[in-house]
Amino acid sequence: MFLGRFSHNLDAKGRLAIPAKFRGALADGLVVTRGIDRCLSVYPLAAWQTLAERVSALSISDPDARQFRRIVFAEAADEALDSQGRIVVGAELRRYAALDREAVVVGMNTYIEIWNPERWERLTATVEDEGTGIAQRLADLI
Amino acid sequence: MFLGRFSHNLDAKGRLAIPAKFRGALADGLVVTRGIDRCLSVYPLAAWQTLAERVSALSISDPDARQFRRIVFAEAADEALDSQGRIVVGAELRRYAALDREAVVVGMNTYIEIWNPERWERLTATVEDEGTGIAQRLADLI
DNA sequence: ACCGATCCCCCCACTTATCCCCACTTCCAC
DNA sequence: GTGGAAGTGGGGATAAGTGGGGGGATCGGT
Repeated sequence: MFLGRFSHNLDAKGRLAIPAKFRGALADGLVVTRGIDRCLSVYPLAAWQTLAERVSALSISDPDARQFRRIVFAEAADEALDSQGRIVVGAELRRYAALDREAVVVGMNTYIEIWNPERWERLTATVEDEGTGIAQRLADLI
Repeated sequence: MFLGRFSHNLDAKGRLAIPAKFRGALADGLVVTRGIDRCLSVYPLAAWQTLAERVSALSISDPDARQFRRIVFAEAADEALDSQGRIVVGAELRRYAALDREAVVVGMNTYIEIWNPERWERLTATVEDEGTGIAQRLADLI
Protein backbone atom coordinates (compact mmCIF):
# COMPACT_ATOMS: atom_id res chain seq x y z
CA MET A 1 0.00 0.00 0.00
CA PHE A 2 1.71 3.18 -1.22
CA LEU A 3 0.72 6.35 0.63
CA GLY A 4 2.27 9.79 1.02
CA ARG A 5 4.29 12.33 -0.91
CA PHE A 6 8.08 12.66 -0.81
CA SER A 7 10.60 15.06 -2.37
CA HIS A 8 13.80 13.40 -3.46
CA ASN A 9 16.71 14.28 -5.74
CA LEU A 10 17.93 12.54 -8.85
CA ASP A 11 21.72 12.41 -8.91
CA ALA A 12 23.95 12.92 -11.94
CA LYS A 13 23.45 9.30 -13.01
CA GLY A 14 19.67 9.51 -13.05
CA ARG A 15 19.21 7.55 -9.84
CA LEU A 16 16.25 8.25 -7.60
CA ALA A 17 15.85 7.09 -4.00
CA ILE A 18 12.55 5.33 -3.32
CA PRO A 19 11.07 6.18 0.10
CA ALA A 20 11.98 3.50 2.59
CA LYS A 21 8.32 2.80 3.30
CA PHE A 22 7.77 1.76 -0.32
CA ARG A 23 10.73 -0.54 -0.68
CA GLY A 24 9.21 -3.65 0.78
CA ALA A 25 6.49 -3.87 -1.86
CA LEU A 26 9.07 -3.39 -4.63
CA ALA A 27 11.62 -5.89 -3.37
CA ASP A 28 10.57 -8.52 -5.92
CA GLY A 29 11.18 -6.16 -8.81
CA LEU A 30 9.42 -3.24 -10.43
CA VAL A 31 8.58 -1.66 -13.78
CA VAL A 32 8.92 2.05 -14.59
CA THR A 33 6.92 3.44 -17.49
CA ARG A 34 5.10 6.48 -18.83
CA GLY A 35 2.14 7.61 -16.78
CA ILE A 36 -0.84 9.86 -17.35
CA ASP A 37 -0.31 13.66 -17.60
CA ARG A 38 3.43 13.41 -18.17
CA CYS A 39 4.42 11.72 -14.98
CA LEU A 40 6.07 8.32 -14.55
CA SER A 41 4.41 5.26 -13.05
CA VAL A 42 6.16 2.59 -11.03
CA TYR A 43 4.45 -0.78 -10.62
CA PRO A 44 5.44 -3.72 -8.45
CA LEU A 45 6.37 -6.62 -10.72
CA ALA A 46 3.31 -8.70 -9.90
CA ALA A 47 0.93 -5.85 -10.70
CA TRP A 48 2.73 -5.15 -13.94
CA GLN A 49 2.50 -8.72 -15.12
CA THR A 50 -1.26 -8.87 -14.97
CA LEU A 51 -1.30 -5.59 -16.84
CA ALA A 52 1.15 -6.85 -19.45
CA GLU A 53 -0.88 -9.98 -20.08
CA ARG A 54 -3.94 -7.93 -20.87
CA VAL A 55 -2.00 -5.76 -23.29
CA SER A 56 -0.41 -8.77 -24.99
CA ALA A 57 -3.84 -10.34 -25.39
CA LEU A 58 -5.08 -7.48 -27.57
CA SER A 59 -5.72 -8.27 -31.22
CA ILE A 60 -2.73 -8.58 -33.56
CA SER A 61 -4.74 -7.50 -36.56
CA ASP A 62 -5.90 -4.16 -35.09
CA PRO A 63 -3.36 -1.41 -36.00
CA ASP A 64 -4.33 0.69 -33.00
CA ALA A 65 -3.71 -2.20 -30.70
CA ARG A 66 -0.30 -2.82 -32.23
CA GLN A 67 0.60 0.83 -31.78
CA PHE A 68 -0.62 0.79 -28.23
CA ARG A 69 1.35 -2.32 -27.43
CA ARG A 70 4.53 -0.86 -28.87
CA ILE A 71 4.36 2.31 -26.80
CA VAL A 72 3.54 0.48 -23.61
CA PHE A 73 6.34 -2.04 -23.82
CA ALA A 74 9.00 0.00 -25.61
CA GLU A 75 9.07 2.75 -22.99
CA ALA A 76 8.89 0.47 -19.98
CA ALA A 77 11.92 -0.63 -17.98
CA ASP A 78 12.02 -3.55 -15.60
CA GLU A 79 14.40 -2.90 -12.78
CA ALA A 80 15.27 -3.73 -9.24
CA LEU A 81 16.13 -1.55 -6.29
CA ASP A 82 19.87 -1.19 -5.83
CA SER A 83 21.51 -1.79 -2.49
CA GLN A 84 20.63 1.77 -1.42
CA GLY A 85 16.97 1.41 -2.37
CA ARG A 86 17.20 3.46 -5.56
CA ILE A 87 16.02 3.01 -9.12
CA VAL A 88 17.60 4.30 -12.33
CA VAL A 89 15.39 6.54 -14.45
CA GLY A 90 16.58 6.35 -18.05
CA ALA A 91 17.19 9.45 -20.15
CA GLU A 92 14.10 8.97 -22.29
CA LEU A 93 11.75 8.65 -19.32
CA ARG A 94 13.38 11.67 -17.66
CA ARG A 95 12.75 13.68 -20.78
CA TYR A 96 9.13 12.56 -20.99
CA ALA A 97 8.39 13.58 -17.42
CA ALA A 98 10.64 16.69 -17.50
CA LEU A 99 12.68 15.45 -14.56
CA ASP A 100 15.88 17.31 -13.86
CA ARG A 101 17.25 17.32 -10.37
CA GLU A 102 14.25 17.38 -8.10
CA ALA A 103 11.38 14.93 -8.21
CA VAL A 104 8.19 14.32 -6.27
CA VAL A 105 7.43 10.70 -5.42
CA VAL A 106 3.76 10.04 -4.71
CA GLY A 107 2.15 6.92 -3.32
CA MET A 108 -1.02 6.03 -5.24
CA ASN A 109 -2.12 3.03 -3.21
CA THR A 110 -1.41 0.31 -5.77
CA TYR A 111 1.42 2.03 -7.60
CA ILE A 112 3.76 5.05 -7.44
CA GLU A 113 3.92 8.22 -9.49
CA ILE A 114 6.99 10.38 -10.08
CA TRP A 115 6.50 14.05 -10.92
CA ASN A 116 8.35 17.16 -11.95
CA PRO A 117 7.92 19.43 -8.87
CA GLU A 118 6.46 22.42 -10.76
CA ARG A 119 3.98 20.24 -12.57
CA TRP A 120 2.93 18.62 -9.36
CA GLU A 121 2.58 22.02 -7.73
CA ARG A 122 0.50 23.41 -10.54
CA LEU A 123 -1.75 20.37 -10.60
CA THR A 124 -2.43 20.33 -6.89
CA ALA A 125 -2.95 24.09 -6.77
CA THR A 126 -5.68 23.70 -9.36
CA VAL A 127 -7.29 20.93 -7.39
CA GLU A 128 -7.24 22.92 -4.16
CA ASP A 129 -8.99 25.86 -5.78
CA GLU A 130 -11.60 23.80 -7.51
CA GLY A 131 -11.37 21.32 -4.72
CA THR A 132 -14.94 21.63 -3.64
CA GLY A 133 -16.13 21.02 -7.19
CA ILE A 134 -14.07 17.90 -7.62
CA ALA A 135 -15.05 16.66 -4.22
CA GLN A 136 -18.71 17.08 -5.06
CA ARG A 137 -18.31 15.22 -8.31
CA LEU A 138 -16.47 12.35 -6.74
CA ALA A 139 -18.48 12.11 -3.57
CA ASP A 140 -21.03 10.14 -5.53
CA LEU A 141 -18.47 7.42 -6.12
CA ILE A 142 -17.98 6.66 -2.47
CA MET B 1 9.74 -10.58 -20.37
CA PHE B 2 11.08 -8.26 -23.09
CA LEU B 3 10.81 -4.56 -22.19
CA GLY B 4 12.50 -1.40 -23.40
CA ARG B 5 13.88 0.14 -26.54
CA PHE B 6 17.53 -0.01 -27.62
CA SER B 7 19.52 1.47 -30.51
CA HIS B 8 22.15 -0.88 -31.85
CA ASN B 9 24.25 -1.10 -35.00
CA LEU B 10 24.46 -3.83 -37.59
CA ASP B 11 28.07 -4.40 -38.60
CA ALA B 12 29.35 -5.07 -42.10
CA LYS B 13 28.50 -8.76 -41.76
CA GLY B 14 24.86 -8.18 -40.90
CA ARG B 15 25.28 -9.02 -37.25
CA LEU B 16 23.12 -7.32 -34.63
CA ALA B 17 23.79 -7.28 -30.90
CA ILE B 18 20.80 -8.32 -28.80
CA PRO B 19 20.44 -6.30 -25.58
CA ALA B 20 21.97 -8.18 -22.71
CA LYS B 21 18.69 -8.17 -20.81
CA PHE B 22 17.03 -10.15 -23.60
CA ARG B 23 19.64 -12.83 -24.02
CA GLY B 24 18.56 -15.12 -21.23
CA ALA B 25 15.16 -15.77 -22.79
CA LEU B 26 16.78 -16.49 -26.17
CA ALA B 27 19.48 -18.83 -24.94
CA ASP B 28 17.57 -21.93 -26.05
CA GLY B 29 17.34 -20.70 -29.62
CA LEU B 30 15.31 -18.17 -31.55
CA VAL B 31 13.54 -17.54 -34.84
CA VAL B 32 13.81 -14.33 -36.87
CA THR B 33 11.06 -13.59 -39.36
CA ARG B 34 9.16 -10.84 -41.10
CA GLY B 35 6.83 -8.93 -38.83
CA ILE B 36 3.78 -6.78 -39.41
CA ASP B 37 4.33 -3.14 -40.53
CA ARG B 38 7.71 -3.83 -42.12
CA CYS B 39 9.63 -4.71 -39.03
CA LEU B 40 11.30 -7.97 -38.06
CA SER B 41 10.10 -10.21 -35.25
CA VAL B 42 12.30 -12.36 -33.05
CA TYR B 43 10.73 -15.15 -31.03
CA PRO B 44 12.22 -17.45 -28.43
CA LEU B 45 12.08 -20.98 -29.80
CA ALA B 46 9.33 -22.11 -27.44
CA ALA B 47 7.11 -19.13 -28.26
CA TRP B 48 7.74 -19.66 -31.96
CA GLN B 49 6.47 -23.21 -31.83
CA THR B 50 3.12 -22.26 -30.37
CA LEU B 51 2.87 -19.36 -32.80
CA ALA B 52 3.71 -21.61 -35.74
CA GLU B 53 0.96 -24.01 -34.75
CA ARG B 54 -1.59 -21.24 -34.55
CA VAL B 55 -0.61 -19.80 -37.91
CA SER B 56 -0.69 -23.25 -39.47
CA ALA B 57 -4.18 -23.75 -38.11
CA LEU B 58 -5.50 -20.70 -39.96
CA SER B 59 -8.01 -21.39 -42.69
CA ILE B 60 -6.58 -22.53 -46.02
CA SER B 61 -9.47 -21.04 -47.93
CA ASP B 62 -8.99 -17.53 -46.57
CA PRO B 63 -6.69 -15.57 -48.92
CA ASP B 64 -5.50 -13.26 -46.13
CA ALA B 65 -4.54 -16.22 -44.02
CA ARG B 66 -2.59 -17.77 -46.86
CA GLN B 67 -0.74 -14.53 -47.46
CA PHE B 68 0.03 -14.10 -43.80
CA ARG B 69 1.37 -17.63 -43.63
CA ARG B 70 3.71 -16.92 -46.52
CA ILE B 71 4.98 -13.73 -44.92
CA VAL B 72 5.70 -15.47 -41.66
CA PHE B 73 7.22 -18.73 -42.83
CA ALA B 74 8.97 -18.00 -46.11
CA GLU B 75 11.82 -15.96 -44.71
CA ALA B 76 11.94 -17.31 -41.21
CA ALA B 77 15.37 -18.29 -39.94
CA ASP B 78 16.08 -20.32 -36.84
CA GLU B 79 19.26 -19.21 -35.23
CA ALA B 80 21.18 -19.03 -32.01
CA LEU B 81 23.01 -16.22 -30.30
CA ASP B 82 26.72 -16.24 -31.07
CA SER B 83 29.28 -16.06 -28.30
CA GLN B 84 28.92 -12.26 -28.18
CA GLY B 85 25.13 -12.34 -27.92
CA ARG B 86 24.49 -11.36 -31.55
CA ILE B 87 22.26 -12.69 -34.30
CA VAL B 88 22.84 -12.63 -38.05
CA VAL B 89 20.16 -10.86 -40.07
CA GLY B 90 20.09 -12.23 -43.61
CA ALA B 91 20.10 -9.95 -46.63
CA GLU B 92 16.47 -10.57 -47.54
CA LEU B 93 15.21 -9.75 -44.05
CA ARG B 94 17.37 -6.63 -43.98
CA ARG B 95 15.83 -5.53 -47.25
CA TYR B 96 12.29 -6.20 -46.03
CA ALA B 97 12.76 -4.07 -42.91
CA ALA B 98 14.96 -1.45 -44.63
CA LEU B 99 17.78 -2.06 -42.20
CA ASP B 100 21.10 -0.50 -43.07
CA ARG B 101 23.49 0.36 -40.32
CA GLU B 102 21.33 1.47 -37.43
CA ALA B 103 18.49 -0.52 -35.95
CA VAL B 104 16.04 -0.11 -33.10
CA VAL B 105 15.47 -3.19 -30.98
CA VAL B 106 12.16 -3.14 -29.12
CA GLY B 107 10.94 -5.46 -26.38
CA MET B 108 7.32 -6.48 -26.90
CA ASN B 109 6.81 -8.53 -23.76
CA THR B 110 6.66 -11.98 -25.38
CA TYR B 111 8.81 -11.26 -28.41
CA ILE B 112 11.16 -8.68 -29.94
CA GLU B 113 10.76 -6.33 -32.87
CA ILE B 114 13.58 -4.84 -34.96
CA TRP B 115 12.99 -1.54 -36.74
CA ASN B 116 14.53 0.89 -39.14
CA PRO B 117 15.12 3.99 -36.94
CA GLU B 118 13.23 6.44 -39.19
CA ARG B 119 10.26 4.13 -39.43
CA TRP B 120 10.14 3.69 -35.71
CA GLU B 121 10.44 7.42 -35.22
CA ARG B 122 7.60 8.12 -37.61
CA LEU B 123 5.40 5.53 -35.97
CA THR B 124 5.87 6.78 -32.42
CA ALA B 125 6.24 10.53 -33.01
CA THR B 126 2.50 10.81 -33.58
CA VAL B 127 1.82 9.33 -30.20
CA GLU B 128 4.25 11.39 -28.15
CA ASP B 129 1.81 13.97 -26.90
CA GLU B 130 -1.25 11.82 -26.96
CA GLY B 131 0.96 9.63 -24.85
CA THR B 132 -1.40 10.64 -22.14
CA GLY B 133 -4.17 9.07 -24.17
CA ILE B 134 -2.19 5.87 -24.39
CA ALA B 135 -1.60 5.96 -20.67
CA GLN B 136 -5.29 6.47 -20.04
CA ARG B 137 -6.09 3.45 -22.13
CA LEU B 138 -3.53 1.56 -20.14
CA ALA B 139 -5.07 2.74 -16.91
CA ASP B 140 -8.43 1.39 -18.06
CA LEU B 141 -6.94 -2.07 -18.23
CA ILE B 142 -5.89 -2.06 -14.61
C1' DA C 1 40.68 -36.40 -56.83
C1' DC C 2 42.99 -32.39 -55.75
C1' DC C 3 43.39 -27.67 -55.41
C1' DG C 4 41.48 -23.22 -54.72
C1' DA C 5 38.25 -19.80 -53.36
C1' DT C 6 34.45 -18.44 -50.62
C1' DC C 7 31.56 -18.26 -46.82
C1' DC C 8 30.68 -18.76 -42.07
C1' DC C 9 31.80 -19.01 -37.36
C1' DC C 10 34.63 -18.21 -33.53
C1' DC C 11 37.92 -15.54 -31.07
C1' DC C 12 40.23 -11.27 -29.77
C1' DA C 13 40.63 -6.26 -28.69
C1' DC C 14 38.98 -1.71 -27.75
C1' DT C 15 35.65 1.76 -26.10
C1' DT C 16 31.87 2.97 -23.48
C1' DA C 17 28.28 2.44 -20.24
C1' DT C 18 26.41 0.16 -16.29
C1' DC C 19 26.40 -1.75 -11.84
C1' DC C 20 28.13 -2.24 -7.25
C1' DC C 21 30.35 -0.75 -3.37
C1' DC C 22 31.90 2.66 -0.10
C1' DA C 23 31.72 7.13 2.32
C1' DC C 24 29.48 11.32 3.88
C1' DT C 25 25.58 14.08 5.53
C1' DT C 26 21.15 14.82 7.41
C1' DC C 27 17.17 13.78 9.87
C1' DC C 28 14.53 11.36 13.24
C1' DA C 29 14.11 8.55 17.45
C1' DC C 30 15.41 7.24 21.72
C1' DG D 1 23.19 14.16 23.02
C1' DT D 2 23.85 9.97 20.90
C1' DG D 3 22.80 6.18 17.79
C1' DG D 4 20.84 4.55 13.77
C1' DA D 5 18.56 4.71 9.55
C1' DA D 6 17.59 7.22 5.27
C1' DG D 7 19.06 10.15 1.52
C1' DT D 8 22.97 11.75 -1.43
C1' DG D 9 27.14 11.55 -3.98
C1' DG D 10 31.27 9.72 -6.17
C1' DG D 11 34.78 6.19 -7.83
C1' DG D 12 36.32 1.74 -9.37
C1' DA D 13 35.42 -2.84 -11.29
C1' DT D 14 32.95 -5.40 -14.64
C1' DA D 15 30.15 -6.26 -18.43
C1' DA D 16 28.09 -4.72 -22.81
C1' DG D 17 28.46 -2.93 -27.59
C1' DT D 18 31.29 -2.62 -31.62
C1' DG D 19 34.59 -3.74 -35.01
C1' DG D 20 38.06 -6.49 -37.21
C1' DG D 21 40.91 -10.67 -38.14
C1' DG D 22 41.97 -15.65 -38.47
C1' DG D 23 40.87 -20.58 -39.02
C1' DG D 24 38.02 -24.29 -40.68
C1' DA D 25 34.48 -26.36 -43.39
C1' DT D 26 32.05 -26.44 -47.73
C1' DC D 27 31.41 -25.99 -52.50
C1' DG D 28 32.88 -25.44 -57.16
C1' DG D 29 36.25 -25.73 -60.75
C1' DT D 30 40.13 -27.84 -62.90
